[in-house]
Amino acid sequence: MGRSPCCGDESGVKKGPWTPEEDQKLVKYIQKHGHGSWRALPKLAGLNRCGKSCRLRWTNYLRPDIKRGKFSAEEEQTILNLHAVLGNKWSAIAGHLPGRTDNEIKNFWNTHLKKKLIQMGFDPMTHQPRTDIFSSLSRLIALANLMDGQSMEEHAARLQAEAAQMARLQYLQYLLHYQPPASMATSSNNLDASSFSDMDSLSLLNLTPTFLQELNDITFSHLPNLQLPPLKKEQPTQAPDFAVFTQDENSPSSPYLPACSLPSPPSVAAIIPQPSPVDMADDSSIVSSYLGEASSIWSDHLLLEHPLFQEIA
DNA sequence: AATCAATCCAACCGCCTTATT
DNA sequence: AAATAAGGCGGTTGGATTGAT
Repeated sequence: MGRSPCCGDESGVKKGPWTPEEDQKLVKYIQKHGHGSWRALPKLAGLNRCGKSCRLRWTNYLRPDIKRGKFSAEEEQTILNLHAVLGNKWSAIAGHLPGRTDNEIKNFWNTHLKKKLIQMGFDPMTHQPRTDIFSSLSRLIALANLMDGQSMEEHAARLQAEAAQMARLQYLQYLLHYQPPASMATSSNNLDASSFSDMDSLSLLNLTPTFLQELNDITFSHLPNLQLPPLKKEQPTQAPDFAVFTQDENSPSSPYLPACSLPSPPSVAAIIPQPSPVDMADDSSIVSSYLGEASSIWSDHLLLEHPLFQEIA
């Protein structure tokens, strides 16, 4: 038994662009009564539309908290990086961009960012370097002037590995902070995939035993005496402060910018500072803040400015 | 100025998930 | 547990706008 279509075959229900009068009716009604049941709303508001159409018009266009206008460099950066982790989960991405709708982000992705990545030789879905001949050629041209004897394939592969690792680290930071594994709450010195509460999110990270081991090392070996008070569990209504994905004003607006003479980034473990005893006794967020610091340092390696970007963009 | 092509984006469609009975 | 209703999501479309010739 399939359910009946919401409004598809209802005769006489208006479709297509909304008129200012219809907008006014909808806004007035919702401001006064709230939307309540979307299905019932059109009749009550005196609109010859289906509920779904009203909901869409409200959430994507009429809602008062919608931010209009061009996407900022920071927003673009956030979308790029979240897409690398979440894929086409537009509503999830929109959750990190206050005032932006999933529809708007989706449109922006399809009309701008996707093309930009393709132009730079990256597959927009996997965020991996494209292997087809034409994109390889464009990447070859784009990178030709940047290589100081370094193999281009090595360079691209390393950048990709860094970007992927960054994204995972970033998301782990988020998970640790808001959906911490039970083993952390009990201070037992073992983190494994099964101890995380959000397995779906975790599976997105494609965690390898090596990476988990590394995480374990960071979390416990470096902080052997860390006592973890209960971590806060509530999900933030605002996007978590993703230190990795921020950038200064002068940074280019792509995380995949090739940079010449780039030193190899240090391993995660190597850039985790040794905590002072005071720090250790202090704060339950120490683990995630260390991860954040690691992320920030790493991001410096990825977000280097280069004139090439201007040409590609 | 006219025509065509490319781009943008609001809106729709169909499917999936969740809530309710 | 199953059926149904409603909301939500992602993919796609098509009309409007802009740019190129």
